[in-house]
Amino acid sequence: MTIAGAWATSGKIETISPRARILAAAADLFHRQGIRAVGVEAIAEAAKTNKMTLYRHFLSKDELVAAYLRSIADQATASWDRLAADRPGDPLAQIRSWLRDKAEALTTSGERGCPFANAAVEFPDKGHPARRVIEDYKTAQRAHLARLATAAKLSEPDVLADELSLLLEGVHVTAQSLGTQGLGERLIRMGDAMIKVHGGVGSEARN
Amino acid sequence: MTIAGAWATSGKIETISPRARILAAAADLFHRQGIRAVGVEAIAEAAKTNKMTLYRHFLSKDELVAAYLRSIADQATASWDRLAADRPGDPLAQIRSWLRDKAEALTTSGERGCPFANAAVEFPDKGHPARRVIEDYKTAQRAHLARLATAAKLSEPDVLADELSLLLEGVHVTAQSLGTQGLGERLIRMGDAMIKVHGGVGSEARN
DNA sequence: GAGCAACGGTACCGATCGGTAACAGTCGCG
DNA sequence: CGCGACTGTTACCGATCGGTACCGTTGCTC
Repeated sequence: MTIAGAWATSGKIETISPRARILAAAADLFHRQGIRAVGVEAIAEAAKTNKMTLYRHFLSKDELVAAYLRSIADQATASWDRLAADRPGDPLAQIRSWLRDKAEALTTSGERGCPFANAAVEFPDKGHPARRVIEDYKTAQRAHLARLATAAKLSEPDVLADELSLLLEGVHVTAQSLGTQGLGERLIRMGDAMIKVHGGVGSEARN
Repeated sequence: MTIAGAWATSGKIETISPRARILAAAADLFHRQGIRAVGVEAIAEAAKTNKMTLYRHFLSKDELVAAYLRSIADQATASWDRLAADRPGDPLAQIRSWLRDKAEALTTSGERGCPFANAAVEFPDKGHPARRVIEDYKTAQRAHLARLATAAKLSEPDVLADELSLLLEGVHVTAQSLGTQGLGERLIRMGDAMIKVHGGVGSEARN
């Protein structure tokens, strides 16, 4: 069987670059099974390629891990942009929308929490290349939240950003040990309450 | 050099059972470096014994992991008891004391978060022996918090228990990515605020 | 159609993983 | 004393880890 045959069985016509396939396969396996639990061989196989090609695109497994987290960070940035486009000039609505997106993602992501926090657990060494990506992402998310809170003229925007971040992290890690039952609703209720305390009354009957 | 010589260098006189030494060494290494990152050989060496003795006390590494978590759960239970003995008949004070203990432990535990949550990240498989210990612990902690909240006549004790649990988890995971700066104070302030919302006015100038 | 960069396949490397067999002490206890 | 339970040491097992050398094939470009 030739290449055409292989793609026929997979049902995909357009050619996806090996690098993208590897990154996608790594994202899936890392997230579901944990990073250290997944070998590079398994990743290459899931990406319908082999180890050699993987190492032609990534210097090492550690660098692959960093690239995996970077790609998720990019998606998160795009998600913020989409939120801003959907509710232009309404930072408060963007925060509340973000909360609801996170609540919805809880159940769909298979109770495996935040990829960055999980990676931080598996790689405590500050010298690991993934570390920088993790810290940058967490810092950026908190900063974006604070920026929106400031734009929404909420009180103590930095504190609110911290509070919402802590809440989300807590929800993520709890989902991994006790499941997601009722967690989405709790996230929204607590988040809305925090926003309210900081002066964001908000349109309650929205979304 | 004989056994006496070895103990002389370690500075310890009383004999600690190999099992206890292994458990202590495993706790230290697992917590600091992550579970999957630590091999059984390293644990045996840190416990001043060898792999054979380790496997005479634990059926497998997986069981050792479960035993490690169980021993921490026992310490937590003892900690609750101590809290109850310190503030008998005052459940609200016990909750607030617990909060402060957790805040203090943040900085002393080396920014490595909650052992149970970390283990859940590394072992997503529901069939792993550690899983049961993790879920039992998290459930027990939440239940104890709810029991104290009920005894303190706070409103919606279950909700408060959830909120405090989420907050603590969030603080733990945040400590691992962004450090513990100001996290203890934030934990106490947010926790106290949550308690207050549920009717626990509390003696503000305490501890 | 020639040249060339990228990809796939296989076989391999040393190291380390979790786990075990066999044997030599060493201890307390009757 | 002698026995049995526990501990320590060494050497080893098959499997898998991350990573690489080598070669054949493919497809795009000029």
